[in-house]
Amino acid sequence: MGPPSRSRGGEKMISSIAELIADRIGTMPASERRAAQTLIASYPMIGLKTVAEFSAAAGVSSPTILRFVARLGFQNYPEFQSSLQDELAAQLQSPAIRTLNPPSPGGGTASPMLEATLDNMRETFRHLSDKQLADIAARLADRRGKTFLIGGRFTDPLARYMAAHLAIIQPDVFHLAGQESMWRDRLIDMGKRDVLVIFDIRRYQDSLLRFAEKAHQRGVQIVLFTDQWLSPIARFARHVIAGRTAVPSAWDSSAALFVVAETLIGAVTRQLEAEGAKRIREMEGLR
Amino acid sequence: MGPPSRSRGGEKMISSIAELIADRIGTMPASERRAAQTLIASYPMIGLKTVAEFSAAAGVSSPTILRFVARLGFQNYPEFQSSLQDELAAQLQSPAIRTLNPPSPGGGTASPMLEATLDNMRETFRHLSDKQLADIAARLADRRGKTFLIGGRFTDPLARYMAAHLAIIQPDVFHLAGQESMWRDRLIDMGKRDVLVIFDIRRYQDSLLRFAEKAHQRGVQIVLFTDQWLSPIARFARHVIAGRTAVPSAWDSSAALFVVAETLIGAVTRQLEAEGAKRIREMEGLR
DNA sequence: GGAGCGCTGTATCGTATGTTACGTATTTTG
DNA sequence: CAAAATACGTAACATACGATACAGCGCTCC
Repeated sequence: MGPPSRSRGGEKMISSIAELIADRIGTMPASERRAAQTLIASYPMIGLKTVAEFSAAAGVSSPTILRFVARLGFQNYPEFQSSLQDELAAQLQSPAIRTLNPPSPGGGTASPMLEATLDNMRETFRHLSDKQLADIAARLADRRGKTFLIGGRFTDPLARYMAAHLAIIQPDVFHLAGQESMWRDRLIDMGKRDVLVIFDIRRYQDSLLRFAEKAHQRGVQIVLFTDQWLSPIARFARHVIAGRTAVPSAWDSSAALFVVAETLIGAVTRQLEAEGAKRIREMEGLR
Repeated sequence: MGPPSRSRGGEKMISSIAELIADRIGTMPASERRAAQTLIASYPMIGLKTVAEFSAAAGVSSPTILRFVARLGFQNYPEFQSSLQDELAAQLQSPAIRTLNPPSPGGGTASPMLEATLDNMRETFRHLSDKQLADIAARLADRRGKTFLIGGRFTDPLARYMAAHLAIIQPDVFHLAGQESMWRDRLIDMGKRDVLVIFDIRRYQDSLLRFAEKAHQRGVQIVLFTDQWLSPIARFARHVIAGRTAVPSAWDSSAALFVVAETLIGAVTRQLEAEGAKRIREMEGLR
């Protein structure tokens, strides 16, 4: 149906392919969604390469990539690439109104660490559509299922942080801690209506991958927080959040993912306002 | 003759294909120069299209385009295109000319949550001098004493996050978890040379205050991460980091404190470079 | 002014790339 | 639970693309 002709009269205003994808990613089959996520993660560069490279990066076959671009409304792959190029050209020409973030006025501290972190956040959110966030929030707010959270060596605190908040506004929120063998046993509690939130940035942990695969096989919906190179778990994830992690430090930064987590916490809370408020009041009463 | 390998030792520093062209355009024949000029005119978009389109735009033949890219030192046309793409990708990542997601029409931003968070960070760092950060980092890097970390209900994950990193680059780093009675017993291990890092934002927890007071009495140096209203623990703290927490959400944001923590982790790591690097290598070896 | 050299375009070739058809696996529906 | 529909990948296919050989032309230098 919808051709890529943008900005039609009564329709939604779509001004970039990224938005187009965000708009239709919900209607896509699993493999095409992986293609979409891969493209968004390193937008738009992967789309400028060959179909073979694109498909390899996404871990799907070439025809899937072609079906993906077809679903976006393009007649063929070259037409899709041209569109991406036009978009890029427009971006490069734009006057680059960079009034934001004053370049350290009055000889400010100019901490490169802070600057990099701020950029990471903007970049992370640039690749993250409001719709995608809303979808994930809706999923997390769905009270018919349970919510499990787990993280890797350095990211497990993020899982804890998120769990600490979510557990207050709704029941059935569990943070998976401790040994790998401990999580395993929890698998038996997980089913199709449940959500598993995984934090995994490189160096990606095999234990998490194994766990994610098993959960996926049980039909659990996986929400993955990872870095821009995408943990292999992305293969099993229903939703992928790719945060930027590069900072001038010996370590990678999880700050962008942290902010996304906070944003989601806020969105879920708003969604559960009615029940949530009551719950919170009750809890306060129990102090 | 010069290959496209950039930034060679004794040679001129060439960091982009545009510079490479400017450098060699003088040695080119007429037709190739037209190709060069055409590319520069709409840099780099034309170079991403096919040879045929490029040649048509420049008004020369296809072989001339190929000779042109060959003269720049590329083996073939695809290699030339890849180089352009890499350059573009780097430009898009760098904070140079980034157009934000939707150009925030009418000042209304897409994600007020993100904007508030970014503001919090700038504001937090504005009130935080480099010297203060350096002092704290030096204290944490001092290997004569032990480091303990603890947090409140929502901030304990931050303590964990920091502990996870610090524990790798130096020994004697302990995260205090579990019940209050558990920490108590650790007090006996703490002395004047030790550091206690506490995370406490409102609503401030009495248990933490009591613990901080006792530690203070034993001469422990306290580093306090709190919000702008300052936890009562500030009274006993040697160093206080006041992060902004206000966001349009039902919850307060700990993101600014998180970034300060990451900054400190980076600073401590740099300080312990020598020992740290060795430790990290050893640990990698133990895998 | 003639011979040699370099620059450029035309025409042809091989191949990498996008495309399509089809069979299997998976999910959905009655 | 059966049957239909959808999704996905393998493999064969056609084309369009980059690469190359070659001939014509202009220019320079004896």
